Amino acid sequence: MTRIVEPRNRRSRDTRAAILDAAWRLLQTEGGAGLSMSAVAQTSGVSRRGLYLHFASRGQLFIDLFAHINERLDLHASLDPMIEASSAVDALDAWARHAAGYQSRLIGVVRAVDRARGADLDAEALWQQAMADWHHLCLALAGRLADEGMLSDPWTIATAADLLWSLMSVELIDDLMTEQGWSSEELAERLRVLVRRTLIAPAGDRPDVP
Amino acid sequence: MTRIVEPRNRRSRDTRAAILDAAWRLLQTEGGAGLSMSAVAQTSGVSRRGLYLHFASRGQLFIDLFAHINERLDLHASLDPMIEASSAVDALDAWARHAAGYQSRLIGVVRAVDRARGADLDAEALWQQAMADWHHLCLALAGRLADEGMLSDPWTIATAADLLWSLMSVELIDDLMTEQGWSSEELAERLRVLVRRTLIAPAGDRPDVP
DNA sequence: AAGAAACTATACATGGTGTGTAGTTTGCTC
DNA sequence: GAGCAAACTACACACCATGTATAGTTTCTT
Repeated sequence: MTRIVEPRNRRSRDTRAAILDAAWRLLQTEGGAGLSMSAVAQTSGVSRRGLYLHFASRGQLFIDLFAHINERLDLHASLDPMIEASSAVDALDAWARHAAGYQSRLIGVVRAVDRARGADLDAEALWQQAMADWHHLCLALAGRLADEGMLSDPWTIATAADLLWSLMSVELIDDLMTEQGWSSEELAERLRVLVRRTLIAPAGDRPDVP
Repeated sequence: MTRIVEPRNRRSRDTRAAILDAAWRLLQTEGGAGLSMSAVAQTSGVSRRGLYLHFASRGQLFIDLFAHINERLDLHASLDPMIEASSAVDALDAWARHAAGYQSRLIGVVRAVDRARGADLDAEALWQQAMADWHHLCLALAGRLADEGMLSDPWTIATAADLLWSLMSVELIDDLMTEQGWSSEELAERLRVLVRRTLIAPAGDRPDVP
C-alpha cells in the first residue's frame, strides 16, 4: 500500500480536488455502481495510475471524499440549529430538518461506502466512524429530551437515541425520497410529526420538570 | 447466458437444494461479503462450473435463493395474522410483529442482493419486485386504516404506506437489531408504539366511521 | 448394457484493483 | 534561466472475480 504524504505544491492540491469532485459527480449521476477507479480517472482527466499518487486505495478515496463533502456542504452549519435550539423539542425539529436536508445529500457516497464495505477495510472503518458520530448526536438529543422531562413512557435515552439514529440513516431517507418521491420538505415535516408523537409525552403526562 | 431448464431427476434437485442451503448458510455467517461463487461451490461440495448448470448467473442464484428462503420460512404463515386481523389496528400490530420477526431473517440475503444490484440486472429485478411486493402490502394496510377512519391528520393512504414500507425495510431492521442489539420482541413492541402513535387518530378525534 | 443427464477438470476471455518501472512534464529554487 | 525534484503518464504485470467452452467422467434410467 502506497504511503501518501501531505501535498506540497498547488498543482498537486488542484489535481486532488479535481479527482474528488469527479468522484462526487459520478456518485450523483451514476448512482454509485459505476464508480470504478477507471471512471474516476477518465472523468477527472487524470491517469488511472495517477489516482494512486493521491489516494492509497479506493477505500481511502472514499474516506477523503466523505470529509471533502462534509466540508463543502458545511456540516457544522447544518448541525448548528440543533445545538442552539432553546428547548429539546425545538432541537428535535432541527434534527428532522437536518436529517431530511443534509443526510439526503450524502446518499451517493454513503451507498458507495456501504457497498465497498466488507471487501474494503478502509471503507468499513469510515462506515463505523460515521455511524458512531451520528449515534452520538442522537444520544445527546435523547438525553436533552429526558432532561427536560419530555421523553414519553416506553422510551429510555438509549432506545430513543437508537430510534432517532435509525431514522436519520441514509438508507431510509434514500428509500423515501428517491424511491417514493418525497421532497426534502415533506420528509422533514413527516419525520417531525413522527418523532414528536412517538417520543414526546403528552402535555398532561409529564414528570414535574420545569 | 446458459439456459436452465426444469430439473428432471432427484439427484439434480438435491444438488440444487444443497447449493441454495450452502449459499444461505454463507450469508448468515459470512455477513454477505464473502458470497463468491467459489465460496458457494466449496461449501456445497459442487464444482464451481457445476453451479452454472443450475443457475444462469450469480444474480439468478440470488433470485432463486430468495424464493427458496421465503418458502422455507413460510412467508404466507407470517402474513396471515395481518390479513385475518379483525380490525385495522390489530392488523397494524400484526404488521409490526411480521416486520420484526420475519424481515429480520432476510437480512443476509437482502444485503447481498442490494450489494449485487447495479452490476447485476437479475439482482436489480429481484430488488424491484421485492420492494413492490412490500409496498403493496403496506398500501393495503394503510387503506384499511383509512377505511376504518383511524388515519390521523397529516397522513394519507399513500404517505402512510410509504412510511410503513420504509419502516419494514431490512436495512432499518438490521441497523436496530444487529448494530444496536435490539431483540426481535423489543423491535416489534417499539415499532408497534411508533406506528400507533404516529398514524392512529386519538379517540376523540375521528371522523364518524363505525 | 447403452445412452442420456449430471457433473468435474481445465483453460480461457473479460474486467476490476493495486503495484513496479521507466520516461516525461511541471514547478520551485538558487 | 539552469537544474533538480516532485508530479504525472504509459505500459506491463500479478491477482481475483464472473462467466463460457470443451472434453472427459460419473451416475441415473430404461
